[in-house]
Amino acid sequence: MGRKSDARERLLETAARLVPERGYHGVGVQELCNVAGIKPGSFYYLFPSKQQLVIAVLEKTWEDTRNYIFTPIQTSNLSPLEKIREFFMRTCHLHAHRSSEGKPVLGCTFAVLGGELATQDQVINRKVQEIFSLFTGYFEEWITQAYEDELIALPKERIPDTAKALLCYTEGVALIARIHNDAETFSRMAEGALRLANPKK
Amino acid sequence: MGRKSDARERLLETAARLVPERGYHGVGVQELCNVAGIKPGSFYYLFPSKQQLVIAVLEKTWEDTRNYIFTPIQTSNLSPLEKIREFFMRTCHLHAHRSSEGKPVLGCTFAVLGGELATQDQVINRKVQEIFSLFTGYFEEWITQAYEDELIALPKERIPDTAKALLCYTEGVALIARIHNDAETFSRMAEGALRLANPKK
Amino acid sequence: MGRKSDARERLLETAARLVPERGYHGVGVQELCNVAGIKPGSFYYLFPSKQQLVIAVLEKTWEDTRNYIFTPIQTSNLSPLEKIREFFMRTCHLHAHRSSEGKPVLGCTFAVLGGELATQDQVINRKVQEIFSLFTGYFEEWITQAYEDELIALPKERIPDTAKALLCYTEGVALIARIHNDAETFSRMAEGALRLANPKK
Amino acid sequence: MGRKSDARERLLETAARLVPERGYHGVGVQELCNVAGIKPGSFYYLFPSKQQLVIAVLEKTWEDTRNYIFTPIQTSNLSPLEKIREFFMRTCHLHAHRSSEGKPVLGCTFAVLGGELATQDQVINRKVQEIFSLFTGYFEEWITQAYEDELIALPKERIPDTAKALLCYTEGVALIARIHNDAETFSRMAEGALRLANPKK
DNA sequence: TATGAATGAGCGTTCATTCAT
DNA sequence: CATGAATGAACGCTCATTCAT
Repeated sequence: MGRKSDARERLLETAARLVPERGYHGVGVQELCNVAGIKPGSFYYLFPSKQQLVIAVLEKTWEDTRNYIFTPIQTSNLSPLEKIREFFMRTCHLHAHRSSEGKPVLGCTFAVLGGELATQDQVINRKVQEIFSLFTGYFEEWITQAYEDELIALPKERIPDTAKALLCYTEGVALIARIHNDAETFSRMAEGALRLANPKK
Repeated sequence: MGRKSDARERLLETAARLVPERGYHGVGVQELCNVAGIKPGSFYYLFPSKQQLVIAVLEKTWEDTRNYIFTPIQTSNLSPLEKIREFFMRTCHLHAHRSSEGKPVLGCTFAVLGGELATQDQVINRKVQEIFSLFTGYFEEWITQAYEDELIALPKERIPDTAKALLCYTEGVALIARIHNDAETFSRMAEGALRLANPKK
Repeated sequence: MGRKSDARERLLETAARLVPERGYHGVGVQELCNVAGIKPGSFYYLFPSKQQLVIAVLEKTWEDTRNYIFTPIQTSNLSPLEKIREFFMRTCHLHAHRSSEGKPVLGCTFAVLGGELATQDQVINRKVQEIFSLFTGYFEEWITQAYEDELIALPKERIPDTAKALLCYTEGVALIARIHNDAETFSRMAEGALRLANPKK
Repeated sequence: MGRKSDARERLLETAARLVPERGYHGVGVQELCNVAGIKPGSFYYLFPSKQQLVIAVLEKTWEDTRNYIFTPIQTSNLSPLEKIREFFMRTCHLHAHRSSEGKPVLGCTFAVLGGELATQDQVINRKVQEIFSLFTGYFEEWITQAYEDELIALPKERIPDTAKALLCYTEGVALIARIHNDAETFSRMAEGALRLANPKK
């Protein structure tokens, strides 16, 4: 039986750190190998291609997003609208923490890769769309709850578009935060997210 | 009064067409030269670097955006809130036209380049920030007008953040439109933009 | 008396299928392992090197050639000249069968590998020469018989060169059949083989 | 106006020397650059791909073959059958000359590349077929002349196949000469070529 | 003023092979 | 007995840029 090691994991973690920061074309396979401490020839034993490594990064990043942002919110007993605000606050917190360590604000990994590769890599693009639909799923759930609790003034049929608007706003905020390298953008923009749901009074 | 060669212009137009579609790293200098029909050696006679060509693309694109979107809205006699909706409608129209010709939906050139190069090229990043502040200027003007016309329920001091929220939303919508290659996103999301301004009743 | 694993045989069969089709450099060790369903580490347990696997392919292919072409001809009671024609006909039949299944015409495995590696791998080259001398042995036997039966107008001392000429012709026909992907070349060229032996009348 | 140099020619000459000797996969782009004394990045300025360089090698090699072998024979006043023999003698001479300098016997460049890439590169394969049809053209012309001069006992309709048989024999002889690294093969096999044409008496 | 020719560094990927287990 | 894991060198090719003319 062959040797065992955490090389694959190290490579994935390295990619999950460097790719969201610099984008797909901004990080080379060689650099990933150097940083992860694996030899260049080993990359393609561990992953079939750079594309597939990035797919794995997207999946891992989604797992983290779910675990550190969505699941805690889901299992809390916050009101639906408070959940939306909490989503922004948690995102802000994570970025502020990174930022305080001198690291640049990443914004949203999915948006960064989706935007960069929209016209160039359909496999990655589809994966990003898939993850965005998971975001929208949570948003729609919260808005539906708010609708049922009569917290918002919205016709029922507008709920899906409102969830999508929330996704757009979220990704826009993340993008602007990235470009301005300013983690506080998330907290300053949280209020706008609530207004998108058109709360009563 | 000799005729000026149009090589520089052809190159700029080519870049303004290809770079927003495929991003900074997605288009090479050589390809730009081939498509524009100029010789590779001439590139660096016309522009000091790829970076500076892209700066010129950003400036040209901003000119176009101002001429085809902002100025017509400014000189119209629409109400402030209608101006916001009109901004989305005009953007939608432009993208839908391109899309009907089989071209991919670009989203916002500034966001695409800003997001891709945020951590890699401070010159381009600063130019994008500069242009975004021009966007915000228009938005703030409209919202201020709406505030003065008592169309919106917003404390005066929230106007700047609301303008910024509008920018975030705008860029988020453009990004999602790009990723889903769906020009209609703009019109479907227009309503949300208005809600961000918290209109009365 | 434990069961022997058939991994070695599967690998050999896979190589005997892929290498003649695509040549030595056209098939990689990894692909051979994938197709044969063995693990890459096992390759070098089963064979000391890619070179030696190919040597085994050459030997196996020679066995097949002897069994399916030479031996049936030897044990037939055809006249010597008919044996030469039969050699082309059998070769044609084998290639036509493969071709009818949509597979490319291989020509002669020995010539393919000998030609490709003549200046690069002396071990394989020598093996090919060795097998060619077995071909020549059969040819010389048939021509000698024809000489003794007074079927051909050839001085006795020209027999070895004529046998070699037959080998050259055979390999040339196979090569052209491969390049033109045309199995019928063998049958159309059979007549020429006879003329090489200079039959009487 | 840019600098001028013979880099392209040097690269082509280097390739025309190394590729026939070691085959397509046997020579790398880097090595070609090193030997030709050009920098690795320049290769793709001079040729669009390795494949196209080899196409140029094939064309150049054909030019040489025509100039040093076919044209002198054509313009001689040898009899048709003597032309066939002369073809082998000239080929033998060229190879023997190379061989006497310690260089390996190449055989036929077209056959080497055609055989190696028959199933892998249709562009190169087609070029080889094209050149082979030029060979056949000369052969057919000679045989037709011999037929008209009543030098050979051959029905008229067998001329095309006989020309093709001559091509097969030629390429087979070249291949065996390569594999045995023996230039004399050409002269020893010349007689066989004549017999393929079935000369009278 | 304009450009044909060239460049070194780096791209993502594949190679035949090794070795601890 | 057999293999999962790994490797360094090389693969064909593209990059943004330079410079003599």
